[in-house]
Parts: sequence; C-alpha cells; structure tokens
Amino acid sequence: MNYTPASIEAKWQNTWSATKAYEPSNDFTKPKKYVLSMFPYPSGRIHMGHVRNYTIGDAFARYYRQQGFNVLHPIGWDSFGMPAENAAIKHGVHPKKWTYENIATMRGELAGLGLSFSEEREFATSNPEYTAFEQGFIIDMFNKGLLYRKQGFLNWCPHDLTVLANEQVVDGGCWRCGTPIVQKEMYQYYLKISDYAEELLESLKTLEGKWPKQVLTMQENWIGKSYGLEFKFKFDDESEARLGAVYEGFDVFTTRPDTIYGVSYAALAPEHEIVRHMLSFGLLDEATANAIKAMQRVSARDRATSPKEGVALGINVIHPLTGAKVPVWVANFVLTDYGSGAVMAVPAHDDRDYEFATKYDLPIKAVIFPQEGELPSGCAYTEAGTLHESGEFTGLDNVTAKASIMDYFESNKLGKKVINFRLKDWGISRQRYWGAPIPLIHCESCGIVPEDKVNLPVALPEDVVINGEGNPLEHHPSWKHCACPKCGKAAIRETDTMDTFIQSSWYFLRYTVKNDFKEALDKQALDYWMGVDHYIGGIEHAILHLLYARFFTKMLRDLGYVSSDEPFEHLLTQGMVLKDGAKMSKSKGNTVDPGALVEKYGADTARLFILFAAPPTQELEWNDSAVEGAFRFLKRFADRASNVNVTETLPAINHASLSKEEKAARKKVYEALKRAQEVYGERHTFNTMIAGVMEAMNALNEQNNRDVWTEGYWILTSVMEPIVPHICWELSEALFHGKNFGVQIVREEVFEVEALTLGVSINGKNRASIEVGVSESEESIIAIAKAHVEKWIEGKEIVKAIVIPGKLVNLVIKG
RNA sequence: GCGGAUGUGGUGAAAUUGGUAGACACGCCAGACUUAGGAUCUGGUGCCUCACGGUGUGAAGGUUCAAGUCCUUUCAUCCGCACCA
Repeated sequence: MNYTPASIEAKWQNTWSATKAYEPSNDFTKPKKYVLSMFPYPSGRIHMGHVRNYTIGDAFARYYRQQGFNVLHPIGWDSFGMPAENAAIKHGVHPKKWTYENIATMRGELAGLGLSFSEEREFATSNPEYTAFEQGFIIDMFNKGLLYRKQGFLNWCPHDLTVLANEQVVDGGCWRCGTPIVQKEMYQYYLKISDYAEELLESLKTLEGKWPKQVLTMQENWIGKSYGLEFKFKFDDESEARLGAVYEGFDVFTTRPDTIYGVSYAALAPEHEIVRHMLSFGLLDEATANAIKAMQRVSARDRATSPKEGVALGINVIHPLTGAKVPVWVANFVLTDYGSGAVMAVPAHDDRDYEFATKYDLPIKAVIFPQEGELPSGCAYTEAGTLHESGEFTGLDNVTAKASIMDYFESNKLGKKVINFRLKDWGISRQRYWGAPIPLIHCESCGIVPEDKVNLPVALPEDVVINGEGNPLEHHPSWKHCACPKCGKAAIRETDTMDTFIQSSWYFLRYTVKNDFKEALDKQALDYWMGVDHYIGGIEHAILHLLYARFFTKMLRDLGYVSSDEPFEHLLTQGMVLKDGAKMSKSKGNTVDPGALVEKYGADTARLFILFAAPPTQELEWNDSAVEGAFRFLKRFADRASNVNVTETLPAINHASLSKEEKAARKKVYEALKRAQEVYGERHTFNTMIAGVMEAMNALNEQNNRDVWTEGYWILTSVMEPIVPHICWELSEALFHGKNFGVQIVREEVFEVEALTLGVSINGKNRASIEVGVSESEESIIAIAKAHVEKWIEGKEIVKAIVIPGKLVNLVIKG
C-alpha cells in the first residue's frame, strides 16, 4: 500500500464524525471507562504539550473501546482567564470574541489529530449555562457558610489602581508601568477548604498506587498537618501598659514545645494585630515604623526568598515556665496566615530563628544535646537529643519531653495541644472582567444577599472598557446597580469575578451529561460515569488544580449533588515538551507548530513520535529527525502490508512446523501484544510498546511465510490502532474488513523454548555466553560455563559458582 | 527559602523483582540499487586501543558473589509555591 497520510486521515476523520463513532452510549448497564485529558485554555493555537496530552488520552480511550468498554472521552474549553483580558488591553479585541475565535481554531487543530472525542459534550466554561450552574453551586456554598468574606492582602499597583496577579508583578513592579507594587488589604471571598483539610489529607490514602507517589507527597506537604502546642505569651506589666491595656498578650503555635526553655525572643508577623495597633497609635519611633511598613509592602513570595529581617518593638512578654522576660520582635519570616501569625523563637534549635538571632545578636541558648558527640557549631541543632537546663524536664529525651511539656501546659491551663494545617482558605475573588461573576448582592439593609437562583446566570455585560486600569465591572455605568432580592431596595452587585480554578474544579462532572441537559448535573449519570478512570495532565497541576477539584467534589457531595468522594481514580502526570533543553515558548522562539507537522507528515506520525520519544511522565526533548524516523516506520508499515492475505479470521498456524525465523517472528509479535496489555494496564510506557512493535516488524521481515505475516498484521494493527488510528483503520479495512479490532488472545505456545542463553561472568564481570537445554542440571551448567571461560580461570581457584536460572552463571575466583 | 522530581553513548531512550548495560529509534560511517527520492535496501557504530585487553550509567564513598537499580554524602538541571492556567 502506498502511504498517503493526507487522504487517509481526512477519510477516516470524516467517517468517525459522520457515524458518531465516539459518542458514548447511554446504556448504563455496560462496563464503562471515563478517560479525560485536562481541558485546554484557548490561548490561540495548540502546542506540543497539547498534542502529547490528548494523544495519551486518546490512546487509552481507543484501547478501552477495543476491549469492549463504553468510553466517555470528552473535550471542552477552560475559557475564562487573564490572557483574554490582556489581548483586549493590547489589541483592543473583546475578550469574548478573542476567546471564541481561538476555540474555533483550536477545535480544528485538535480534530486534525484524529482524537476520538465526543462532539456532543463539548462546552466552554464561559458559556452562560455553565456560569449559571456554577453560580448556583456558589450560592449553595454561601448559604452553607462555606463561602465567606474577609480582608486579605493583594498586589496593588498605585499607578494603574488595579490588583495584579503574581505573574503580573515583574521585579517587584507593575508589568505595565513599572510602578513598585504594594500589598493592599481588601475584602475578598474565600472558600473554606480548611474545613476539608483533614479529609483531603486522609483520603489521599485511597489514591495510593493509583496516583503518582510524588503527587500524593506534594499534596500531603501542601496540606501540611502538624501537631503542636498553642499557648499565650503574656506581656509584662510595663509592656501591657504601653499598649494601653488593650492586649494581655498573644498566642503562639509551636511544633517544638520540647525546646521551650531555649526561647530567647518572640516574633510577630509584620501584619500582626498588635503590630498594627502600635503603628496606628504611634507607639513606635519613626525608623521602626518605617521598617515595618517596608516589610509589609513585600509580597509573601518575595519574603520567602529575601534575607531574614526584623525590628524590636521594645516590649516584652513573660516566659510561661521560667518567668523570664522575652523581647518581642517583628520578623519578615513569620507568616501572617499560618498559626496565629506569631512564634516563639529558639535560635539554638531552629534554622530560621538561628539566622535571625545571629544577625541581630540575640542570645542563643542550647537546651537539646545530641545523645552522642558534640553540639554542632555555627548552625542550629534540629535533631533529636536530651533536654538540658529545662527545669523539671531536664534529662528527658526530646520526644518524651514534647509530650510531657504539652501535658504540663494543659493541666496548668497555660496552653493546649492543637493540630495546625498549612493549607489556607481558597481566595476566589478576582477584580477582573473575563470571569464568572460572584452572584452576591450588597444591600444596605440586608447585608450580603445571594442572587435569586431563577435570575441566574448573573451574566457579564458586553459593553465594557478594558484598559488595564481598575476593575471593568466596577466601572461599568449600570451593571452593578440592582434590586435587593430580599427587600427590593436599590442594591449593588458584587463586582468581583471568580478564580478560573473554580471552573476547572467541576467540568469533569458536567461531561457526564449531554449539553442539552437542563440541570447542572444528573445523579444517575454521575453514579455511572464517575470517577474519571484515567485523568491525564501536566505535572505542573500536581497541587492546585488537583487539590481544588478534589475539594469541590467533596463540597458538592455534601451539598447532595454527587456521590463520589474522589473525582480521579487514576492520574497520569505527563512531562513537559522541551526543545534545546528548554520549555517551548514563544518568547524563547523554540516552538514547533503541531499544525505544520501534521501537514508535512500527517497526524499519525505526530502521534507516533510523541509517544515513542519518551515515556509519558518524563520530559520530552523535541527532535526533528526522529520525527522523520517515525514517518519512515509508518511508510514501511503500509508497504509491508502487501505480504498479508486478505481475511476475516486469524489464520491457524502449526507452530512446531515453522522455521527458526518464522518462530522468532511470531514470538516477537506476541511479545509486542503482551507488552501492550501491560502498558495500558499499569506501566503506561508507550515508548517500549512501540519499540516492541518495531522489533516485531523487523522479525517479520526476516521470514516470508504469508500466514505469519497475516497473523502479525492482524495483531499489530489492532495493537497500534490507539496510537496511529488512521493508518490502522485503513489497513484493517483493506486486509481484514475491520474484523481484527478487539480483544487479542496471547498464544503461549510461541514462547516455548528448547534452549536458554546464559551469560557467564567472572567476579560479576561478563565474559562469555553459553547455550544450555531448559532442563540442564546446575552442575552441568557450571561445567559448560567453565569450559567457555578457560583462559580466565586457568591457575585460579574457583571459590563459588552461582547459577541464576535462565539468566547467568557467576564464577567467583581468587588469586 | 520550602516542597517534589530528574541525571545512562554524538541524540531520544531500554534494562518490570539487585543478575549478560545501551533493546528500539535518531544521527554517523561503509556498501548496494536507481526512473536521483521526504528515497529504499544491506552491514557497522559506547569510549580508549592496531590488537590483547581496559573502561563505562552526574561525582565521591559504601553494602553485595553481583549495583543504573540498595545506603551515605555531594553537584547540576527542571517543576510547584496559593491571583498563570
């Protein structure tokens, strides 16, 4: 067969679409698989990362269809977000127009890859129906107390009077005008993910073995559960008086109560309530106040990488056990939103405290000493040890001491054991236009009131000015003015829109129904299709998206919409596509356009290369000439089909009567089949599976038995169909009338062997290779081995001979 | 800074359980064929060495009859860090 990808691919793509070949069945009694690649943001054109993502997903979907499953394999568009607004600022194009034009382009590009998506379930998250359903959920969450409003800090550009995303801050300045940004405190909405911290952590256990280990570890660390002691540092009388007797003291949290006798100072976050009090009542000298204000202006992210810095407040607290005076400092490494925003500092046993104490010449008192050896000098000692100079706890090992000290605090009402999570509530407010409006209304009499559900969606106005200054919804002349749904008085709509992570937190649930379904979700369809059997996406989503999606699923479960506890059964995180060692990006000018590739070689070549070049979890280095190699393989694959008989059944072959080459060819074919079954099942290393198919092709080439060729193609076109569907459908139609797609049976007879090849090594170094019968005794194997390595063992004593059945013989010699 | 990964020929990689390192490709070299092609086919190809042989999985140690694989230390690169999606 002459290989003409352009015509073959167009033919089959049209056939699949016309026959609705990839729409899932609504027969919920069939066994199902839900295969999902993370949906794309419609940024303009598809890139190689997309090709990789969707090719992997498509391979799973097609494989499971051959195995007889009812497969849901949908696609959609994560279509709200900042780039659309940036395009509006830069080119004056409306975000909606820009977005939907991009979707049209990218839909065409994806179609050209021959991906077996359901066409009837495609949607964009910026569609008004989707927004309406989502706002319905948000109202439920608000009514249940899961959505609340509080003040938080945001990057603020004082020149453009707008909030900036972290990525819009370049070297501490606004990306548009360069004005140094400040941290501004504003009211925002938060989802109470902290209520679910324990469950999100706990149910990670149910994902073990199904999600990559490193993702589970990252999520575990992100949630960051820690056990410790919370206690109050009380001010001394003088300090309390200085603060106007407003505060008795402040709470601190520590995971190391065993080090409490080593406390040499206490440190507050720059935003701590007491610090603010001192600033607003003028209780600090100008230099100190300015230093604190400077710290406040730095974003949390920058503080993490900047040197430790702080100032003394000139007030003291009392050590709860020793009664000693402890100075209070403000320090830039104390996080406002973790624990109580205040810490006890033990420089001798904490790295950050040590660095700070060294810089400001604060006392360093060691109270834990190693069991053996000396305390290290020049750094903190953070390992286990024995307590010194720790009152009645002196001499205890620090693990016991930790428990005893916490018990002491509890029984003397000085403090309590607490569990703390690093996980913060999810701030969902964005002061932007191109997002789903938060469906709440501010009424002077009724407070914050949700919009009436019959009025959903709260849709975006089309006539807006987007110039990068302020919030376009806020500035719109009429949009925000409305009537209070409760009392009917004039009221103001919330002008914040939602984080786009909200849309991607439930899109996989919506796919379980067709687009014309009038409710947000259908319990019956969810119960059948959920969870997603294989979820495929970039490793960069390991924490945020996956955590938010898990959280949202659990909230919707508790609101009665969903039965699942976890959305994604199996997760496959793909590596990035690189060129010249760097991530492909427009700014680096190292992109490869998938469209051009498909035009030149066809979609099958692009798909084959991308799965062959590296295992899916690894980074993939782009190589133009290797693409050429993939294309040549497909040409050969099409060409050798002339050796195959046209048939509708697998030929019967008498294995025993075959030549050595014919047997070898069959063996390679069935090895490739076995490999494929493992790859889809658990290993996911498509590259080795393709290598197996190439080996089988090479072996088939070494013989000319038409039955062996026919059997080989019957199996190989089936095995390769998920990877290179167009050429396989073409070959299958021509040779087997499409009858060979389905479950393939492995014939074990082809793996039977009469002789084994063993390596012979001396002291672990490979020296020779021998052939022995399958039932050869160990003694005679050793004898044969010795005969083959005489020159190595001559005059040497053989101390030991180790036979590893079927693998090798190792002779240990001396002298 | 914190958390997570990766490192094997000229290149992408393979080695499922500690058991013959480099399968399968790309590239390169040599040859064949020709209607000169996006060719195709045959053979070779880790490195050093004419060879015998030596050596080799980021680096340095260690465990073992045997280490790419296990342990310790270390270097480099990449991903995420809560308003990028």
